[in-house]
Amino acid sequence: MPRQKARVTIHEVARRAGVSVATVSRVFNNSDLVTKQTGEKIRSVARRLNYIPNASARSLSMKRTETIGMLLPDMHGEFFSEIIRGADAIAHKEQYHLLVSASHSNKEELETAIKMMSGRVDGFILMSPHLDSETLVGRYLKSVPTVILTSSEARGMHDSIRIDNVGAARQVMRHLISLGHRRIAIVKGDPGNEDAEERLAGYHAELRANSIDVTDELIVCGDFTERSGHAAGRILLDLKYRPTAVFASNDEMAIGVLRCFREEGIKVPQEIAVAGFDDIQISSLIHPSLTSVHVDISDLGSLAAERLIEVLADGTKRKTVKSIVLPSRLVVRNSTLTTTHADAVISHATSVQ
Amino acid sequence: MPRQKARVTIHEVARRAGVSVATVSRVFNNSDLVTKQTGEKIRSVARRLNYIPNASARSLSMKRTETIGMLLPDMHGEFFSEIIRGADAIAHKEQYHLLVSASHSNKEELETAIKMMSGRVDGFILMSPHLDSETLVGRYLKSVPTVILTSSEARGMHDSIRIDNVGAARQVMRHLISLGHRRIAIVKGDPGNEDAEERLAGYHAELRANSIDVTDELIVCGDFTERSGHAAGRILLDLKYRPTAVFASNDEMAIGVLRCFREEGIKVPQEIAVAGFDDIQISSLIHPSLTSVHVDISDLGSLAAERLIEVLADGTKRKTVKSIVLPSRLVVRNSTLTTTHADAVISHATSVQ
DNA sequence: GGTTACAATGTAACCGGTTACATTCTAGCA
DNA sequence: TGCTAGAATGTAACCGGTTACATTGTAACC
Repeated sequence: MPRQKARVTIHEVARRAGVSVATVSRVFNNSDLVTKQTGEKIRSVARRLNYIPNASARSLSMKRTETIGMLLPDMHGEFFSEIIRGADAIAHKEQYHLLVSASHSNKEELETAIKMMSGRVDGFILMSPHLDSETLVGRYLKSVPTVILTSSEARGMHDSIRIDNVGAARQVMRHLISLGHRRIAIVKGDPGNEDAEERLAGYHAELRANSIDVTDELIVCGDFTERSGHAAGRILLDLKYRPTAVFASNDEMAIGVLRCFREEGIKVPQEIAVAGFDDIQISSLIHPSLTSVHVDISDLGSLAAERLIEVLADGTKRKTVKSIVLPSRLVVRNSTLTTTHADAVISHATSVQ
Repeated sequence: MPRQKARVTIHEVARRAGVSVATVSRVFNNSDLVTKQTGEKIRSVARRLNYIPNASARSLSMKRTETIGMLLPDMHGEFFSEIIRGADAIAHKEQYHLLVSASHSNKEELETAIKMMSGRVDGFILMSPHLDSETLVGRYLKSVPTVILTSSEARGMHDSIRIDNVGAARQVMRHLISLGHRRIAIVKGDPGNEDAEERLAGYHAELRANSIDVTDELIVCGDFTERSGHAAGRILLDLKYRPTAVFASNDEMAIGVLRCFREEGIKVPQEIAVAGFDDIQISSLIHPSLTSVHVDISDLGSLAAERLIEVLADGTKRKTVKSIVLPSRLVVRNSTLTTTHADAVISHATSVQ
């Protein structure tokens, strides 16, 4: 019975090549203190033995793992995969790895995930509403480079990459109002989610700025899934006075709303206009194409990775917390404006503080 | 200037608690050889110091990383995120981590990625057409538990999770032929990609079975992106004798074809029917909804993770290579059949060998 | 009381690398 | 030829855990 073949170590290579482990190590770290000849010899032996250095041992003695821990609240849909893609691209370029973990819906799970990653990663990219600074993990994070994505209670303590939710939401509303809409519904996201809160705040702010009263029945709750958008659409259609426009806090929900309206034979945008947020790929392909706020989601990931690696490289634990606000722009399509053929794009002011 | 706070180690905890490191280690590994009282004491000290065990050290001495390496050819689109989601769910459940790496388009990059993960993971989930068994990495992989996704030259040497591409493609073709189509085009994927090859083989086989001649001009090449599908659509429309149906080897390309046809005012399915493969989420939402082969993509990831963890748990290096074939089913929608209102589903035989 | 058995804890080797420092070798020069 | 600087290589400590084995403590039994 063949048993686990012991992995070949640096000692084995050194022995076979007739040198010390230090020299082998030097060769594999491209040190220039090794004779060309010795180097060749060692490389050839290593190749013959299929030697590949052990990363755990390396991490341990170097106190660097060259790995970034990435914690996401979920993994469904394009939004998250784009974030991962963006981060992976940068990580790859900078010779870092990505340790990904999703599916931690609650605080305890998040903390377990962070604990399990401790010592396995050099820093974190963290996207989660649940993040309390006074838990063990919260305190732990203070001593580890961390970049927060979008928003969270913990913003302010760490670097962060965010979207100007309020500004962009106001822009959507301004667009709808400019089309003559006054009875505008919003499908908001789960309470506790700051992106959701901020988009709702933008909704309120723009209505107020235009002296339009807020009507409670026009505010319905979703949870960022297509299904919840569909349900929200149902609720809105059942109202005595239907809205003439719906602003869904993300595209998935907007697509749910559209599906509901299509099932019920409601014409979009003639009877009710619909707008979303995120501009995921599908949004430009569906019929009617969806007006949305375009955010380059993969940038969210790549900027986070870039910033994190920057902090990691610069060992001097600087205390300056940097918050990068992602550019976004309103993309007007057929779900709000039937006449436009080519997509109209309205840029939105962007900034980096 | 505050310098890097040295992470607190097991020795520190032991010292402060007045015990040896062995005892502390035992507490954190839930050994039952420690007095309840001592255990309490140690836990309290550890909590006070924010002690979290170092995973690299742990991996090194235990020779287990509790991490799965996942190598994907790309990261664009829903397909890959679903795979990751499926794998993450299982990994999480079984207390494993997921080290993800994409963006290795060529063989060299793939090898670098694998090398970099060596010692960092207990096993691999690998999806890549480029995989030669005679390179250093190829030989290396033989000694590390590995599960291959979908297909690859290396299939046969390792466990694998695959889709019955040939069977499912034949089913699509059978469906189109049963609708009376005889002039059926295929948009195939890149040569070298086995999924692409197999779907093409299914196309050929079913035509042959129905005594329909193969026409070269009806076979156009794409690369699994929406853009390439659009281009393929263009080419097909420019033919002197247009096809009456198009089978795109994946949904992204099918969506590209649809977009092209819409731009050109071609009615689908009246003038040309279109079918895809994968049944990604968008496919049921677009207009017209897309006939496709439904595969539960996240299962691809979760089955791979399950199988890998199973192999890892069972140390006895068994030589039985297991190949799991994923169930799939044809979902008929409006892009081929205008009359169906409710989705028709035709199940496809499934098997596990 | 003196063994004995077993439970609780400690000691130190080991996992596989990196690297400061020590040692050896070589060439250049007086 | 002898001396010296610097290049090439070796030695061994260290990274932070785990764990086999040694040691100590305690209760039970004769």
